[in-house]
Amino acid sequence: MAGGSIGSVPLSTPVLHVDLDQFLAAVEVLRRPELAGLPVVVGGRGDPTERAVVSTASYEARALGVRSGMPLRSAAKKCPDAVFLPVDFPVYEVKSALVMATLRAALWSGDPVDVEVLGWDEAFVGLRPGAVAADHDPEAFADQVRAEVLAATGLHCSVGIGDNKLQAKIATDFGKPRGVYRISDATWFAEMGQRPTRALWGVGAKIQKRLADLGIHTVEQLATSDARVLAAEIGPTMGPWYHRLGRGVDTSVVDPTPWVPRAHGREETFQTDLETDAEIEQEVRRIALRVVADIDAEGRPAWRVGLKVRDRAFQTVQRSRKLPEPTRDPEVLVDAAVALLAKVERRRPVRLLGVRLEMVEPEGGYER
DNA sequence: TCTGGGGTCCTAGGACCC
DNA sequence: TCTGGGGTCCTAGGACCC
Repeated sequence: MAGGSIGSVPLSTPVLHVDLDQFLAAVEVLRRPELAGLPVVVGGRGDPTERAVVSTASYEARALGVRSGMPLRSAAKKCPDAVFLPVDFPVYEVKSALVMATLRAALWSGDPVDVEVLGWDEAFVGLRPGAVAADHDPEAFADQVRAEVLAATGLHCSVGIGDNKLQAKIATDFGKPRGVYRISDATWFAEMGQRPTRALWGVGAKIQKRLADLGIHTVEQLATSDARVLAAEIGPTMGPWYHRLGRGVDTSVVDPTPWVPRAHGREETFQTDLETDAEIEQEVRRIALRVVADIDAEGRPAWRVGLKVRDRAFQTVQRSRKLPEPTRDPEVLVDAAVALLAKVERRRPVRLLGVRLEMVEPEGGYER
């Protein structure tokens, strides 16, 4: 366990966080080398006049102000000459799998590693339990990983090194692009102490504001705050967790167990708002059928159905219902989704509909 | 120029039972 | 007549992340 110790012998085993640089845009440039050096924006169906947002912008596009999550229309306004491309899931999945396989095959000073996949384009890499940290130079291994990923996939990545996953995850951003950066227990406060709490992985805009209302603005202030106050104000679980974040403490281990999804859902923002009940019901049926296909691929029945409705004014409500018994029957599931519409009071035309199916636990339960 | 889509986890309140 | 707690299940919503 990172940060632990036996007697006076430190057991801190460094962890790596590997994050591909501008992943989606980089994959597109690999396919079309003539795009290299141009502002490339990947998002939606690649049509900047549609309702959709930026998934990834190349560094050239970022230099012109384009950011992930920005509406494509805004991106086009900032950067009318950018190349807009549709999100091509299957291609990224293949590339991602190749990256992860490369990481899993990497040997750290001759020893195998554990890899915990965090998403398409990032993963933690750590020594297996029992390895002796002193025998394993993390900086050299980080350079090796960057070279091996580049050789196998043509993609560049950045690597963060930490005494735990939290530190490694944050360090990666300091190393971007194409770099390696290390944060340790010893350097945590020098690196992070004066930064806003928002710089922590797990603190978003809302929690930053709530902490600020308590007079806590910086990471150091969070670390030296009264954990009991945080527990009382934010919650018995989350309060102490934020306190640990502030101190750079994270005792979780790199978990190589394959991810098992709890649920599948699909949602869709319509290019034109839906006005009639008949239209809305028809779309719920269509979306629900797709989600049924998703859980069929998973091979587990659903025990809970959820519906999400967002109106023209961006008012969003969610309704859900536990089923009498788990089922994979499309008719039952689709009807259940449609029935939830009755629990939504509709005031305005509908902008988005979403259906979500929560699956029963796999045999043996979730391992993490 | 209005604000995507895929997820996870935590909290809080009401219903219901003892 | 008024007044208890505790525990669990269910649902809605909030917050975060990529």
